[in-house]
Amino acid sequence: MLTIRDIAAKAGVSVSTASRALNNNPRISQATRERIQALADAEGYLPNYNAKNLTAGEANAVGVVFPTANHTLPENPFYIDLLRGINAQLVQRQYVLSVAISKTPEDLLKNVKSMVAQGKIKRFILFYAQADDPITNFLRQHKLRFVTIGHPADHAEDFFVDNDNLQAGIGGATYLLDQLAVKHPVFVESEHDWGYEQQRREGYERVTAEFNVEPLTCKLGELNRVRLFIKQHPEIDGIMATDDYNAIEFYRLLREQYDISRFPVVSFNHSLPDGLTDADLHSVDLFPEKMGSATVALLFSDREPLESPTPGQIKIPYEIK
Amino acid sequence: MLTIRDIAAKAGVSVSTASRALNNNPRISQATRERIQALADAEGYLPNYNAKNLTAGEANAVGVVFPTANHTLPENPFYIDLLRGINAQLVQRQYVLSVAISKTPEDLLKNVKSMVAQGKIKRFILFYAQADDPITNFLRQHKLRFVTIGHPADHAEDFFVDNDNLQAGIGGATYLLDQLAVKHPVFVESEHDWGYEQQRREGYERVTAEFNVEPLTCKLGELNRVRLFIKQHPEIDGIMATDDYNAIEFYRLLREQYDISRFPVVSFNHSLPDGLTDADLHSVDLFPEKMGSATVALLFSDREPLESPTPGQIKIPYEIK
DNA sequence: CTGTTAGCGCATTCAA
DNA sequence: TTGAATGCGCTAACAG
Repeated sequence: MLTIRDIAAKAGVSVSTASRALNNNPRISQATRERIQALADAEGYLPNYNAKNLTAGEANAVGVVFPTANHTLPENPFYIDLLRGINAQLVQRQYVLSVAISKTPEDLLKNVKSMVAQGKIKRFILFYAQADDPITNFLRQHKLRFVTIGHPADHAEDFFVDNDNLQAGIGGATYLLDQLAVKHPVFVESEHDWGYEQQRREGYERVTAEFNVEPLTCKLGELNRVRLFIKQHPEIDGIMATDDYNAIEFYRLLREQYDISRFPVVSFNHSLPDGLTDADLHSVDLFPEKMGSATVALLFSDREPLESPTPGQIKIPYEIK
Repeated sequence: MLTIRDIAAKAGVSVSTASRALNNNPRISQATRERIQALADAEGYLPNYNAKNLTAGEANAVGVVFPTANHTLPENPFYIDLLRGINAQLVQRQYVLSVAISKTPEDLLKNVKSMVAQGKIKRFILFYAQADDPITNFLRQHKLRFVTIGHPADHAEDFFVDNDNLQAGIGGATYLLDQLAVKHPVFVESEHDWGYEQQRREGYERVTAEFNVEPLTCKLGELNRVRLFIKQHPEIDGIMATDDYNAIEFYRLLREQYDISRFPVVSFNHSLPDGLTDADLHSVDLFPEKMGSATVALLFSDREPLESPTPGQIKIPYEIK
């Protein structure tokens, strides 16, 4: 294995000079810096992270924390895209993506603690934002840097990246009413009252007010209740759902009672293959990969100043497809 | 931070003795070993991975390689469960899970190379099995240990973990014909000819032969072709599909032409929430978490002998729910 | 601007 | 069985 000593020897300089050159330390002449970098490049020298981390007292790794099983389901496809966006940025910074994922909160906390204590990981990304969370409590307490995906429920000072769900709700509803010419759109949400659902609903309600149409919301759950709801609202001629699953489920129940075709639906976060429904499915794309990139930008904003207007948070725009 | 020197000092022994005690080195007395371990435990000592890795010349990390975007879609939910199973095992071994995920094969290879060269990672898990793959070529060439999820297309000597897709196909088909009393089951697969689909189909065909029913296969794809297929086969009274997506899509097309209810369907890998279809959906559970665990067992089988009958491969059983 | 020296935390050689 | 000394690869303090 090629070490920095080898490079120093071949360049005829001391090890510390080589180190300085390779790390762009200002205390070195432009000439030798370039000469040594070129040499290292030519020889294919690559630094040993473990050694670097040992001296730095900090690992070149970011811990990505997945939620425990209970609230994972609807988000799965999103996670993979997030990982892509995150890793693309980490690679550029010579960082590595380490995952913490466990079934119970206790195990998860252990996992994170070990990353901190043994692995010297000092930066984390959380794939959830939950009030009164042991992980975030731990990270805050140890003054470690972290960014959550989604708006933190408590602790307004936490850094986070989120979709601009209100705007996306407005955009989706406008598209439904304007482009798709729907007169009686129903807003369909899960039974979980997720924060993003509330924000998208708020957007929907603002638009219906503006268009002078009656807002109508259906929370999924017990099937017969939903069926009754549908029976009572035969006027419905379009759906805005908080995600593809909810869209498809509601549409299916609608089809039970009415024989419709090419029914306009706007949903978020296109996460399912086409072919699962014959609805006219449009989607508000929330750019999970961009979210991932933005997360990393925020995570390193102590080193690389950010041009975000609101320090500590980034909102990702949307696009309708 | 508490180091091994601190422990040695408090125990009144030298650093090397402390090191040996903590690593269960045989060259130490049972008594001092236990005494020092108890002390370290009480003091809350935790070793610094970077230092350990530096001396060991190898990182306590396993690289998990995701496929590039083109063949990711149908597997997403599966990946998360795999990660859970893998990480549970890694934590036990004091290992960390590092992810390589990129959009292009070139970037992915760079990612992996950096893990090897700079990160000193020597063990990998691949979330795919593909013939003529640059990543596996690289790993083989450098004699690094890796296990693939899924049967390797070439290189029969590679280690892998897979579902017992043939048996699962037999089990699913038997369930459909026997328990669900279906007389004319259709086998539905994607247009991709994945290896696991072929194996499940083989299972299906064996069972139909045994039950003396005509095997019937439909490959999804162009909608009107599938519609025609359905029209030509009004006898179909049950579906066996290679995954939930295919099951729901085919069932939807079937519903276009026939007004049926409580239609029996057997699928694999239950990956979608209920409520997306009104079919009577049964699922062959393939235990992705167990797969993850088994992968790690195989990855470390050089250190921890395995009781698997077939060295280098593990097949995960199934269960119908 | 560059070189010498020391040290990060740990495992391991060599002596005792 | 234990201890002292050395080195893993790299960075940084201190000299020059």
